Amino acid sequence: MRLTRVQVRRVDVIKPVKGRRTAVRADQRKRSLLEGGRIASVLRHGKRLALVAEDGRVLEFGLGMSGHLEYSEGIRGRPEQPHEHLRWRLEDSGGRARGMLVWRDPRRFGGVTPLPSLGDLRERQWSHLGPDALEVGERGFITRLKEGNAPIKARLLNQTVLAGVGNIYADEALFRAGINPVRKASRISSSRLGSLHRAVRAVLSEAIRAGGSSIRTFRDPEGRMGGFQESHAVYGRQGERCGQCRTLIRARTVGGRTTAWCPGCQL
DNA sequence: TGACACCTGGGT
DNA sequence: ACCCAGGTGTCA
Repeated sequence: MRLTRVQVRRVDVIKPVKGRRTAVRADQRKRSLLEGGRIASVLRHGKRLALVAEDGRVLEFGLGMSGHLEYSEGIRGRPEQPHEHLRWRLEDSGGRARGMLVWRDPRRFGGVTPLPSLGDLRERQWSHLGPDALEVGERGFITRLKEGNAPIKARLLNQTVLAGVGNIYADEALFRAGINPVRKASRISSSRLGSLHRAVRAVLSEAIRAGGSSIRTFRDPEGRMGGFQESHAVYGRQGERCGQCRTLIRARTVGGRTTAWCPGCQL
């Protein structure tokens, strides 16, 4: 399958490589968006994706909060929906249409960055990211979180410490591990941070299995919303009683983000 | 280290 | 009609 006929609906979703000021030149744009290329592999690290073409070109996707790729099969065009910023046609080797690939991002907090090679992706674009939250071992997790003296919640959200945990899952993991979000990470015992490591992995994999938490408007290609929000124990439940101890769930700002926790369960 | 900007649509 | 959430880059 080959990516062809890229349509750019909004140029400003194309972002420059980290550290640079200007995005690709207009005359290079379509080529940089992998036009004419075949996908050799798909990578993910934390909240970022990358498509690697057979010829080495790379296209990186920062998902932000609503960015996603939609793939649709079929030779007929795809009805255009709101906020489709980039569209590719997929062709088989005979040049026949086989479907569409679409970058859609209603909130536009995400972005797409073309890179000349995998080396540039790893050394420039992703070099500042911590290890992926689902891949880091317990040792590495504990060591990295303990550095500095920020609240544990802020450490979890910091993508240079650990890549892939966002606000919802940070709150849910801290609840499961019984850790108060404002506690200094450096002062939490390694065994409790070990519980947090297991909680992060459990929360993320359960959420993935359930199809995500979904911002209220998100629907998958079949029109379903993610099912994980029904399992939120604390996130968005401030003012309700904790399902475990009946204490009132509270909320405040930690690390610049709304944070919900149960004062009864999280010490 | 933190506040602010970016953007949209759902909730009020 | 207004407020707010989310992730991350930028500035003080």
